[in-house]
Amino acid sequence: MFAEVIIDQDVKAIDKTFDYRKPENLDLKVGMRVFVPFGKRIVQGYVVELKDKTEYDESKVKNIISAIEDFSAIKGEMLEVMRFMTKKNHLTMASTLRLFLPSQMREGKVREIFETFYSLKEKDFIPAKNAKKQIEIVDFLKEHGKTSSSVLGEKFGYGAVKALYEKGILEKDKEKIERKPFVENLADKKVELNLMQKKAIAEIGGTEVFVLHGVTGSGKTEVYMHLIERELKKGKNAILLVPEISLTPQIMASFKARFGDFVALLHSGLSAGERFDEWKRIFAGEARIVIGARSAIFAPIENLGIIIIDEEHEQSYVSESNPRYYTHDIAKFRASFNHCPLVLGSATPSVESYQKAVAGEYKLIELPTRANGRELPAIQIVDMIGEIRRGNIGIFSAQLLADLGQVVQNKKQAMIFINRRGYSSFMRCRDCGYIAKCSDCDVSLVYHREDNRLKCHYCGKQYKVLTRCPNCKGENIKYGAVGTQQVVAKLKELFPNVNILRMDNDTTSTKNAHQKILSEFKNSLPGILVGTQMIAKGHDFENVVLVGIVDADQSLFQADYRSTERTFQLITQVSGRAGRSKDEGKVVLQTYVPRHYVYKFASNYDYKGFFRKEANIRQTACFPPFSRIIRLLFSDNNENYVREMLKVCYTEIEQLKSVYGDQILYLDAMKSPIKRIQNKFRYQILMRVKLEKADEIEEKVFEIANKTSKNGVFLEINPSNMS
DNA sequence: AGCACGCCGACT
DNA sequence: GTCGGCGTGCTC
Repeated sequence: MFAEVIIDQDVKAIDKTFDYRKPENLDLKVGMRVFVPFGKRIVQGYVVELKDKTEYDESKVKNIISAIEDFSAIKGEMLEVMRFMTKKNHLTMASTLRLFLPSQMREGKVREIFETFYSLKEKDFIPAKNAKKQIEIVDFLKEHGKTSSSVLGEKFGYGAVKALYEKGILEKDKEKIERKPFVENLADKKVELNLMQKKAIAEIGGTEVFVLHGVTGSGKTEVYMHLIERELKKGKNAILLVPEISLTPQIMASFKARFGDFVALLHSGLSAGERFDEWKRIFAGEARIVIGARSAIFAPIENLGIIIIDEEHEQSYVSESNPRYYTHDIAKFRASFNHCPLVLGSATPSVESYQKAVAGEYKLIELPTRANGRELPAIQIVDMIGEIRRGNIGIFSAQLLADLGQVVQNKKQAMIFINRRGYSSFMRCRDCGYIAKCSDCDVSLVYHREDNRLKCHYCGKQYKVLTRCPNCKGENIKYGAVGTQQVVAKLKELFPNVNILRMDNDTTSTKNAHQKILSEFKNSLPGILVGTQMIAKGHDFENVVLVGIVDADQSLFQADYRSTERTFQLITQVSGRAGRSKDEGKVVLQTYVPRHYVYKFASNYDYKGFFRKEANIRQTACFPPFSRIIRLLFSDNNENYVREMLKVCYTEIEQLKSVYGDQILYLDAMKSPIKRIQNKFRYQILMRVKLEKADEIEEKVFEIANKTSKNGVFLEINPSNMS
């Protein structure tokens, strides 16, 4: 008997199977991890196939040394997922398989923890009358049965416990205990479903993909719970994915309250040991609902009845570092493998997903009303150009200042949202609001300090820095973003007696900083919380009656075709922070381009209107989801070598034009926006292709890249963060 | 990845 | 004459 083994090393050169002979006495199964001799070394590998014959020279076939575990760590379904991913995302098999196992398992330093338990051996024993503690212990054990040493010790003192054990009254044994992540205990609140929710639940089923479009507060979570409960009753299991940031203690607690130990949680807050224990509970079938961030899609759970991706539009579902993958793809694959539905839930679905719903590929389900019947807070758009004309060149508009004053007076709370992404900034005319854009691409140009130029991140075209506005001829052209520090300083000046807190990457670097800031804010009346994206999600403070968005345009003029979509999502999300309680909330949105369509639709909470407009623009300009962007990134320490790779590759890709003609909408080679990272020079080839032959072209491009340069090339699809 | 083989430069 | 530089190739 022979076995095909994948060597557990993430290298392209050995990204294939190797045949080994199965020792007679070894009970080998597909999916098992094994030790094998490889060259002069012994390495770990994964058995992916058993067979009677080998094509390889039999005299050279070596024996498997041993199995690492006596079970298949990689289950059959996950082997299929691996095959799917390596094909779709051009990943090595080893790097893909590694995603499926908790890291400690691979590092081999799995430590199981044991605890000592005591139980009563001599039931009739009556301790000496003066040994009060011993009597208490015996009584306690009679009532509660087996109890851990730590509990008894804490309660009655370790001395008494030890004395009883030495007298032979108590029996000692060790039990393996599982590290369970701490979750607050919460009483389960069953909510009566409204008609729309009931309808949604009834419609979801079969093997389709559903886009669940529910406005903020429409009760999506309750729908998820019902869907999952229904599957559990059928004996099936479920995966619920949420973005890491919204994996809040509240969400975890409410699922635990409803489903108890059936729930396994996988999130970044877990220690390695906790993660491993949760993984084992899932693997063994003890946990039947997996709730976790992106990587939880790889949980070893079988017999899935439903997969749900909450906040499906979130960028965090795209893995941007190696191995690169798109969570939706894998979820879709697993759903179809299990013949179960996939639900993509969001208040602001991605244009890509919603387009598929419109096209009939996915099924659309809507929850158009809020579960509590309350109105969404009004969004007031403030024209900052008008402010400048009126002589106000500060960060805050007169309107926002007046509203802030009101909040302070009423001892309420406000949140100020600073829209800051990345370090790039665009050039804007402070007089008329003109933004420098690329003449070819219709995306904003990015200012590059190092060579004092404006660049388009899509086509690489460069422009001289503007000194005079081409639109109004004004000379008041500025670049740069407003920072949180700046805003906090200004607010402290304006409201010296108000507690003003700041939450951003700088202030939340220590472990519990997050929680500290939030709980301090909770107790500050009046209080103002200033922050970045971080404050946009999940935190419900009932005293927040005002949300200020200082510079909404920041995300709008990113050099990214998705920037408008992201701005819409952000405004909707941030607005949800205001008016969570009985008090009516309000949102003040400051912008230099008040007439931009995104603000019109966002302030009316008109997702559909926005989608139609946005989809139309993308279709006209041939951007995804109506085309596919392929990016090849080359990087190496040697700049000449990179340029050479790029040139060879480009020349060959250019030949594709003769085959695919107008299927290729755009093709060019250039320096990467950030041309050197960690001393590696970065160049890129960008292309945009029609969807029709996109798969085919992508495959060809990948082949070319692979052939011309063994390493140092990355292929990315529809990149959103082009650095 | 690791490890060997192999073919050219400056040292005991 | 040898030690060692890292280019190339192979691992069932």
